[in-house]
Amino acid sequence: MVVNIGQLTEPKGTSLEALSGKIVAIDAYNTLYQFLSIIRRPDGTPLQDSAGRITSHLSGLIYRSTHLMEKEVKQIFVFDGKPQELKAAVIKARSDRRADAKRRWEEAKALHLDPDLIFKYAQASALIDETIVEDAKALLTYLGIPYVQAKEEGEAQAAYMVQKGDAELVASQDYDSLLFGAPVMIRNISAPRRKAQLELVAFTELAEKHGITREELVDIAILIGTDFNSGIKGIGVKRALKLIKKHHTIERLLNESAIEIAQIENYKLIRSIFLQPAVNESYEIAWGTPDEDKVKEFLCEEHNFSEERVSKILRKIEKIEQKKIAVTGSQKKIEQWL
DNA sequence: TTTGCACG
DNA sequence: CGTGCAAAA
Repeated sequence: MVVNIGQLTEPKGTSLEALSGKIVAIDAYNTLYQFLSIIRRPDGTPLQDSAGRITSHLSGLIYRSTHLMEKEVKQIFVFDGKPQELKAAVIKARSDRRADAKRRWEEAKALHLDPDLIFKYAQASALIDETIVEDAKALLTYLGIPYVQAKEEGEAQAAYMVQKGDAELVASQDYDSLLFGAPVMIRNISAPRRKAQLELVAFTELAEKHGITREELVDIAILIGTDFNSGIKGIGVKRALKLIKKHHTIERLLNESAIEIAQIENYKLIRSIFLQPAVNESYEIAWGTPDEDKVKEFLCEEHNFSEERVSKILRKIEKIEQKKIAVTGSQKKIEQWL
């Protein structure tokens, strides 16, 4: 899904250059899922090492992260914690959908159906398991990029970190972080060669455009449907916006209109999940120096990446590090004169 | 300099 | 997805 409030946003085009020096809290699951679903061979098979372990996410992560490092974007990856109990239905539905897609993928392959269709089913069967998360965390550690473990929802944790001033924006393809209170978020954080434009969404712009508060936005989301409820049949963004602008809260909407309370299950609880999310408050963020030997060992020896490719990446990393040293060096010189 | 394509 | 290389413009 996740929450379909994208239509309410007024995204502004931006660039990686504009993010230079900024600290970005990146939705790790969102990112890994993208890599896992997209980085595949033409028949839909993900990239794998000689032991058959999936490496698509490692390829995506190493290239994107070093690219962002080069642009001096400071990354913090935020991983989901334990899911809300209310999310069980969505988790089950996604798991069923994946299983179904996997079956269709095998079928379509055996029948030599349209390659695009085969690829589509393969993509829909992408799954993030524990190994994938652990491998991603290991690579981030070797690259000196910090990550934070969320208590529950990653987007809630990322939003909290921006509110606290530990990061400046949330990066995700989903808009949930706005509901969790992120003041600014970006979408499509990818290399400039891709045509999708980097979008910056500021909560205040959305709020001013529609004349609504965050509380009202959350109620709108609940009417449409979230990961925690299925929403009301026949109500989409437009109607939900109109209804909440008129009645302001779900309570008043229920009193003043014909909508049955039974149709909005658990809305008070869901509201509190968005407005007072459980977060991990005791995280530490520190950027370290990349450990080139570890990166090489992990990617080449453990996961059979080509030495040539990895060496090229390491050379890029070295260049970035040298540039950093040069900058701090000249800063010290300036300090001496002051 | 931009665009398309194959590769991992 | 991000990259390198080749072709096109």
